[in-house]
Amino acid sequence: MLDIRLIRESPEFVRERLATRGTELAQLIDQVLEIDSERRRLETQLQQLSAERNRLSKQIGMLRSNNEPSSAPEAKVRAMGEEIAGLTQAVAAADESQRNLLLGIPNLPHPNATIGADASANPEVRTWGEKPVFNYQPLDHVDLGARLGLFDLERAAKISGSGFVCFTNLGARLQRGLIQFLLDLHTIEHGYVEICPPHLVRRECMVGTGQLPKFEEDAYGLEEGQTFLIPTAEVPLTNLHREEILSYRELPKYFVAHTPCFRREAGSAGRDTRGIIRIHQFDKVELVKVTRPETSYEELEKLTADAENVLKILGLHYRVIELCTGDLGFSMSKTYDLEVWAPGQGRYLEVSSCSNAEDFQARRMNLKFKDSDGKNRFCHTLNGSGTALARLYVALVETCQQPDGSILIPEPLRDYVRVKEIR
RNA sequence: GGUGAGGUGGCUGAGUGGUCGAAAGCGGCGCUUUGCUAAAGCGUUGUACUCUUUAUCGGGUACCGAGGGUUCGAAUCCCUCCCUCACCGCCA
Repeated sequence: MLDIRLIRESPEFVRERLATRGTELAQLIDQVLEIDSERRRLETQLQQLSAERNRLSKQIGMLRSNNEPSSAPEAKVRAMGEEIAGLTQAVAAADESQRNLLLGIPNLPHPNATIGADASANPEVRTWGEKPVFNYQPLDHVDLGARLGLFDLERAAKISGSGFVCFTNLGARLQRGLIQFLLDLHTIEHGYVEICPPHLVRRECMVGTGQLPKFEEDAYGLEEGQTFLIPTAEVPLTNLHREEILSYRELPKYFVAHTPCFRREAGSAGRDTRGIIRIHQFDKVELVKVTRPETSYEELEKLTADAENVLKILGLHYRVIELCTGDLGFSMSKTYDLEVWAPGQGRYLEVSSCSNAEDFQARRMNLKFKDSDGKNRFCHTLNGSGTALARLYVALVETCQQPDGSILIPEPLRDYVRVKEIR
């Protein structure tokens, strides 16, 4: 949520920055401003009336305790009642529509962000490693998986529908080993606190991180939309301290969690239909940071490096791209995507998205900290996949395949998978 | 799912219709005293919004789990919901 004061005081600035996202938002800003001034007009009026009523009520109390007649001020207050009730309602209505409008406005892109319309304008920041060379046509994960019995897509479809996977045997163990490896890496080496959060969250948490109210069709809702299956652990982790005032001494906070992620993929039917690249339920190890505003961009670089470290240790070639203004997610000011090379696909797969939401989410969830000068300020929140399992899995088996169709488990994973090869 | 108890400021905890944003204590902050520490005394100490202001200061409104109701007036009375605790039932 943007700060209404910023919009009020610098509407041009806000309009320009939002325009770089490429969607038409200027009109929304006009609407917010209109409601804001109306809201304040009503509120001022209400407050003046309330002050008058309080003054009279106090007088009535004093008159009564002195056994003096109080019917005159009582009549006055009674006469005010209806107007106050009406104004109270009007203010509440204006408040609500202002908030609803604000909840639908995306975050401002970082001032240094590359201006661009879509993903094709995303600049490459760096690459690591090189595409592995095969002297044969590498198999993709679907063929490898079928050959080695790593997962069963047909039976998953039978029990759950299309877009689900059922890992089997060593394929399941590889998945479990990867999870363990990732959690160990981020807790022991990178200093994150491990959290095992609920996978079902209240509606307001989804609003807090920005999935709602705009993108309800992407989420699995239960109990008439009051709770939701999490689309990412970003939701429970970032909301952990919602409606709290932390001490500046506690910041930054680092959280890591492994959870399944549930997504309807409403807008992407027909895309990535083969294999496990885009499915309705996948596992992910997620990193979340809550920081002071002064350090959040520094922390974003560190968080991205922590995610990159996963791919480095596993020896997977990847590139880091920065999302341009038109490709930036709703809640984010700046995002780096990590894309890992998948030889069987012949393309890069997004396995991590590392973002700084600045105070956008904190404002929605009322997450503050008390600074050293005693002032309450909104925290900055960051998150990044560390990493998405299904796609990491794809890149790993496709990269580590051998000519005979077996998979050589990378050295750092062997203690977790307990085999050297899957054949 | 059932029954009972309860949710008040950073914490403990008073307050059962009026002058209560809320006693008292603890904690925090400031000052004084003091060789240091400790202790004591005095003062101060919530959040949001809004008006005024360059800003501070200041004025006002709201907030005693949330929402609604009764009333001239609600922390206090009534209703609904949420949450916590205890016990019972069912179940991993």
